[in-house]
Amino acid sequence: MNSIVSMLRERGIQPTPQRMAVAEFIFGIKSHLSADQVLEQVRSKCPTISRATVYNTLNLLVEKKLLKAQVLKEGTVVFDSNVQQHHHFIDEETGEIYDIPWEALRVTGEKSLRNFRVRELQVILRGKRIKK
Amino acid sequence: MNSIVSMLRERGIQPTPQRMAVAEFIFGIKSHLSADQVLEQVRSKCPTISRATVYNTLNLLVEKKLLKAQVLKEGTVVFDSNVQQHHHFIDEETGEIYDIPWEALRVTGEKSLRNFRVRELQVILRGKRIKK
DNA sequence: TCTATATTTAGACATTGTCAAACATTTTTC
DNA sequence: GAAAAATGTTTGACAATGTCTAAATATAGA
Ligand SMILES: [Mn+2]
Ligand SMILES: [Mn+2]
Ligand SMILES: [Zn+2]
Ligand SMILES: [Zn+2]
Repeated sequence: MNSIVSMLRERGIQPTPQRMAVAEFIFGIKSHLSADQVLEQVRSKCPTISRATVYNTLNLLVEKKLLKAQVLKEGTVVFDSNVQQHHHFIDEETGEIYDIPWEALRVTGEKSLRNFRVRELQVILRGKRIKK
Repeated sequence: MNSIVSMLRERGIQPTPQRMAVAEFIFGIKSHLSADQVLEQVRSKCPTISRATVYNTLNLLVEKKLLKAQVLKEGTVVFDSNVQQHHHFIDEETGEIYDIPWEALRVTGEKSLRNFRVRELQVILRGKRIKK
């Protein structure tokens, strides 16, 4: 029935009301939000939740590979519900972060970096998003 | 004579003692240091310099294109005296950041991102550096 | 129910970064 | 050249992000 409950249980996470509020919110959006932005939104559903619980829950979801923490903005980590490999474009005027599908770009040459074992990579692009 | 003095003057930066201490230090190293790491080192030459002045000076050097601020670590910007285009490898165990020459990798496909005007890009690789 | 374990919470703390006001220097006026 | 004004620089105080601890609550198992 509730797929988020089973998603959490499969990873051994007890679905408390606070964790459900955070998970339902973060898995229901596509954007890249900071912990405090998540707190602000979740408080409307669950007004008594504490800052520490939001940080704890987000970090737990990252540890269990249901979320990815991305270092894309100055000053704060953002949490990404897209855990597949992909790239990011950052609008330098607005700070908005856009997902770029993995297949849209091709990176070559990393196999010949003899001194580095590469576990993952991504391209970070910066510029201006063109108004449609 | 003093090449850092003229470097600053060429960009219209008054070479105050505090700015000289920061500039001489940051242009004398290659690594990717945070503002507070710079402060700690510069204090040995110039013990009374304030944290705000170090931040101001580093940000001024970024504005004048003598340094580049890079978002590579959680929690802090790092300052890069290598202002040429290049990529970065981050050792996930040590946190150490390594420069990857621009020519070592090739990225293709960004021209076909029709909704984005790309001003710059870099590849960020994570993994383990192999002990030589 | 009773007990052990797990979770939440508020607040203290550490670190990173910004800002308005104090201070210093340069330029203008007389 | 001295005084005043404008401009430039530095700084301590403050804000924002994130972690930690210990006490209170909630949950699960016997
Ligand atoms: Mn974290
Ligand atoms: Mn900055
Ligand atoms: Zn993403
Ligand atoms: Zn670099």
